[in-house]
Amino acid sequence: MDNQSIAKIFEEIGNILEIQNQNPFRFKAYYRAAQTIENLSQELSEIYKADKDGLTKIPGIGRALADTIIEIITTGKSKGHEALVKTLPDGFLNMLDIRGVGPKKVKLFYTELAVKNIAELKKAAEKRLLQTLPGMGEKSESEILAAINEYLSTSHDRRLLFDAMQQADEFVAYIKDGKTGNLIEAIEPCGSLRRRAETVGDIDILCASKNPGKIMEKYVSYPEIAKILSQGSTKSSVVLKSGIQVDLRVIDKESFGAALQYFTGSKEHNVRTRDIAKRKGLKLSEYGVFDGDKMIAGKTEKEVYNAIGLPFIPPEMRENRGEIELAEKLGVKGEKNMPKLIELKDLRGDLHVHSDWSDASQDIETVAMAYKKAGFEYIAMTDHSAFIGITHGMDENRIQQQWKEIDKLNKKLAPFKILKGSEVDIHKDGTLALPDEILKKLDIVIVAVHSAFMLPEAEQTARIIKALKNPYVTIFAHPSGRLINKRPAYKVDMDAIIKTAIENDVALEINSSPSRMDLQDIYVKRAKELGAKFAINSDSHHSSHMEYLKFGVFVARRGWLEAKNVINAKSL
DNA sequence: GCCGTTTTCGGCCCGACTGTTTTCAGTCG
Ligand SMILES: Nc1nc2c(ncn2[C@H]2C[C@H](O)[C@@H](COP(=O)(O)OP(=O)(O)OP(=O)(O)O)O2)c(=O)[nH]1
Ligand SMILES: [Mg+2]
Ligand SMILES: [Mg+2]
Ligand SMILES: [Zn+2]
Repeated sequence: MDNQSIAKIFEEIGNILEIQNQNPFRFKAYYRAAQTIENLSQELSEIYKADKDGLTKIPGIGRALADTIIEIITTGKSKGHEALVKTLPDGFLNMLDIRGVGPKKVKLFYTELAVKNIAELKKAAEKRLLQTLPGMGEKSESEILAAINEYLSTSHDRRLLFDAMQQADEFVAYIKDGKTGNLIEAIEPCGSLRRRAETVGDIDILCASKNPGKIMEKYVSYPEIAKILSQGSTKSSVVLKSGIQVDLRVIDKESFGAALQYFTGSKEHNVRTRDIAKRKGLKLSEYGVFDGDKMIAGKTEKEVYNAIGLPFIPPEMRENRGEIELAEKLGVKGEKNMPKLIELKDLRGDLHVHSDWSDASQDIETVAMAYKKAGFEYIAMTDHSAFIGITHGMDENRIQQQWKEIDKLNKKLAPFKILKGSEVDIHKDGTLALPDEILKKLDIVIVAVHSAFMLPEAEQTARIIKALKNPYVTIFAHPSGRLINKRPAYKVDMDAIIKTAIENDVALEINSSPSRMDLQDIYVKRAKELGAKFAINSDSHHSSHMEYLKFGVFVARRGWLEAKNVINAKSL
């Protein structure tokens, strides 16, 4: 049983305990564990196998939850979970996904109207039965019906960071435009978008202004709006025609730092920081840090962190994945010892670039000139090796022809350098699509999986490990193979692959393509801890794709990488 | 259910908006 399935079980237990109106701290413990497990970089089964007491060392997992995990690992299920699930009809918990419907309401609908799932809830709303219930009325009933219809007609996928950032930019441009522009003292997208998570659930925008009323007015007349969910004096929420929700918070300039800290999250990070403040006899909210009635910080984020005894923590690290412990250990004075996260300007080259020699549209010179002009020092030309499914894959002859072309261009473009490379397929049996005689003459040998995604975990892992052991391999590209919202990662023992890469001096790629962002942040962080090195590559099939590199840098920062961990942050 | 540089017991983040309410519960951020 993998981590995601175990996390789901804990989430369900939490939901059911909450519906049963149990102790809030008890069901929150299940939610917290689910969240932690979802973001773990090692499989629970492996952690347990390596150390029988390993599970309880995970924060938020104590004796009881560890025993449940062990039961699931060894028997494939949890009796306690199954007993709880049996108390409710199939599909019951899905009702919680309807906006405005929570644990109290599903319980009410079930006990009073025997409503068992979303379809029955819809029927009950259409028959005007909901408004007869205590605490319900016409308005809340029609809101629920509208939310159900929206739920049934739209996708529930989280958005790619790339798409969300574009929509956020468009919205910010709109709100800054015209007369309201002068009323805006600061504006910043927050939430998961500011933390640069690979997908985001909604767009959260923070705005500083002395005139929130005017801002809100302009906000709710944004032409892209499909529905206004709520509109207050400091906070409003809407759904855009594109289906994404936008939350806008308007706050006084004096509180902007505290509000940034709040609205950037993550929620788990906020709970921790607020708890720290509380232990120090202070209170932290989006309005500031307070000592009794006295506001002692709030204008900037740094001020807020320092006021509660912590160094500034970069947004990408705020996931409660160890940054709080590190920050507490270092203290305000230790700020210089926080990781100096890599930045886009640290990148000197791009080690994964395609041309019209294989499946891209531009010739080598055009691509190289574009990189040179953008200030890069080098690229590696890594067209695909010949392989089924790849258009114009390169055989040994064409590779050698390409070298002549590269030599010619290197004379012309010096000191800019084009490295000779290839993106070599890993065959199903772990052998490579090009012979060693060619590989050893290449500057950069990227290997990657482009076929047989469905192999069983052990076989897939062995296949990749065999490839990484080839002495000429330099980079393992897009290590998980997932395409966000399109194709799941193939099944592998990622820890074993990371260790093999380290032993064989192979860099792990952080592929910057917005729908890949692969290796994922959690594994980047784990691999860094184990001592891996990385390459942040665009995998560009057009020179304009060099823009993608910033998404690779986002992933790297979320994995706490510094420039020294990244091979293409070095000059040749 | 978890956890410990105030604690092994008694805490567990803090606030906005809505609808239905005559003072606030529920949901959400
Ligand atoms: N203190 C506190 N802050 C919260 C809570 N829920 C949300 N926030 C803050 C932190 C979040 O990053 C921010 C925006 O909320 P969202 O629900 O949009 O979450 P976020 O953007 O992190 O993730 P998302 O991709 O939207 O699912 O609001 C909470 O329960 N307590
Ligand atoms: Mg959000
Ligand atoms: Mg939000
Ligand atoms: Zn490629």
